[in-house]
Amino acid sequence: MTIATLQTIANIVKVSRSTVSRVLNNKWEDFGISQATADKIISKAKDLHYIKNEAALSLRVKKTFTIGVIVKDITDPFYSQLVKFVESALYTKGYNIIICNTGYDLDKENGHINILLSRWVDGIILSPIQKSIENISIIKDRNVPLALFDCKIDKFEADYILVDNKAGTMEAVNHLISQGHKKIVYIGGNSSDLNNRLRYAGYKKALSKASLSITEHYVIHGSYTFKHGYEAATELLRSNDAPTAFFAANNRIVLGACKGIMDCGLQIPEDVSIVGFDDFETATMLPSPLTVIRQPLRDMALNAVDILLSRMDKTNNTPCMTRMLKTEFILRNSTRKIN
Amino acid sequence: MTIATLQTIANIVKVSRSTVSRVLNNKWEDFGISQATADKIISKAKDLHYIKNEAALSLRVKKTFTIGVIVKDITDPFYSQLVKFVESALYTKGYNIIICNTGYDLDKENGHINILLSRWVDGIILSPIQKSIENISIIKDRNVPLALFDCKIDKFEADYILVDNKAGTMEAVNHLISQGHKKIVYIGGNSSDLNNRLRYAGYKKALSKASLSITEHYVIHGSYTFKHGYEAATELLRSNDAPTAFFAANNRIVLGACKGIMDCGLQIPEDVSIVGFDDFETATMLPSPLTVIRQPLRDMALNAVDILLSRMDKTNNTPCMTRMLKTEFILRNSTRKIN
DNA sequence: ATGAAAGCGCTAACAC
DNA sequence: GTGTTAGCGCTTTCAT
Repeated sequence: MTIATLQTIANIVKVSRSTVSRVLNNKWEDFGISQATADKIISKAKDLHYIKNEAALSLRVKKTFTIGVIVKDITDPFYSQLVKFVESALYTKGYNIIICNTGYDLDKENGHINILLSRWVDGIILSPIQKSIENISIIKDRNVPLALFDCKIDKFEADYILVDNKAGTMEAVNHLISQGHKKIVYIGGNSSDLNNRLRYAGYKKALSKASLSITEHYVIHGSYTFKHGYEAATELLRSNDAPTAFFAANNRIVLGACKGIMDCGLQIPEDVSIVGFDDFETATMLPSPLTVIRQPLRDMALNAVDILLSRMDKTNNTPCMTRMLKTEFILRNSTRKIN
Repeated sequence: MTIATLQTIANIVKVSRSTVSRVLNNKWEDFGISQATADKIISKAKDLHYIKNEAALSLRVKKTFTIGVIVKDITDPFYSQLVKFVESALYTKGYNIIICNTGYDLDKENGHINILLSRWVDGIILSPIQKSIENISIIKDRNVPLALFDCKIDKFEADYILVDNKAGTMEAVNHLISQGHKKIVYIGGNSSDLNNRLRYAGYKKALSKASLSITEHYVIHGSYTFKHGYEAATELLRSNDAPTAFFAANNRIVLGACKGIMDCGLQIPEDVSIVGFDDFETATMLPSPLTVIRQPLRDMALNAVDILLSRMDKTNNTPCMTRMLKTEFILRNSTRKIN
């Protein structure tokens, strides 16, 4: 079976390519093409299983209806949910997404940026690992709409979608404080990571507002991993100055910490309280469902799509903006009042 | 900044498009193009941040270096891991993936198939919800390489990548039996789902081999959801003929069942044993790490990529084949010997 | 050692 | 009411 093009149909129906194109794009009324011709064309197109060649279209109209999405780890529920929302929002607008997984590899991130540009994507949603503008400004140079996600890059003006990490963390820690906790641990990600720094700032602020001092060994930066959460929790709980509560800076850390707590023979929330950053399915499924700070993933996705779509209108010259979204405090059952 | 094409560079260096193309594709030695010209072209291309237009290339060479991947739910760890492996394998081969999430919506699945075809993807990896060949045979008609995943479609000859559901389940149930369990529950997915039927067949076979009879109310088909697992477990455990062990047919069911067991005030594995189908990160993070049947996701992904790549060679006429991969029994700590 | 020309499939400006 | 033509950016055959 050979693949049908406009020309194939044109030849059979004995009209020109243009006529076929007009009919198949539902523009035939505007051009006053006769019902009869239109019908013939439409039915032939069906017979031949005609499907438009989008590559040819792209070349012609300089638009690919494709958005590139670069994430750090698609298996992280944070990103997979995000991708789901982005995909779904774009699908309704007629766009597809090319997904790029960097696995926290800078070279791969840069490779992907180049590939996406060579594919002339209509926009890029990027959750970058790189901190410098060096490799990223090429996107701007090419005038490709860009939504930066979950991460601020120094001195790089762009449209950002962020979450109020500091306020969110404060809310979490305030909650623990209000329950009488004073020995509250901060288990964080990489100490150079901006999100981590902001979350830590929220932690500090909450403590200081409550006139609690920062205990140095209660602050453990490290990495956003299960392992780090586990080790931090077990070490502290086995020390001779065990805390009563934990704040864990992301979804993996919190799981590790929970496991660590249980492995120390302690129960949540009876013996130890914990609040995590990020909401995710498993959080609800643990023996004691976790109280968490939820990032508004759906909103973040819709905002990113929205920005991209509006920037595609080249007459749109509104300055870049940062959209800072509020987190949500989800009270479940992993904390307890103490005295 | 206006975007550079081959012509732009050709004009500046005062050579033809062809020469530029040859140089930029590293074919200039084959054509004996002078070092000097080549150098000039290469350096100009850099200056102008030239990036090849893949849409034009696709149109010309009838190849898009794009693979479409259609999954049911990208937030399911099963699929997100799969996508990760597929993406990574294809990245090294110079391919990108367009990800399509159907959300178990048949119309969306068909929509996506059409879109992928119109984009002339070089191959499709599909985990279909549809059971009939009606909408899917169009892929074959167009000669687009197809790898079907996790699912067999009646009377549709294609390259399948499957897992030995029956043997895997048998292994799980055998393990429970060997520990002395006789009251073993099967919590399954949709009863019309083929995978579910095969897993159930494995369950039956294991029991009958051990000369245990099937207890009707110990078999609960339903859906692959947390809710179903939870409800099935709690109902049975509160009945007056409570089981001692569970087999849960996928990752979500098993989490639901675990939660149900705990909410009944019982402990895993002390009071109740459980084995699940699917391995996933959270399985290791539960209070008692779950013993599971792991699907070889990486292998499945590599096989899918492999099939696609080999089918792209149009001279390859080897008949379609089904690759049935073995599952792996992962012993952790969610079962216990009883007497 | 390099160029000219054709053509991939499509749309749109212009023609009649 | 419909056709002609040009051109998007690229590769490739055939010339020279």
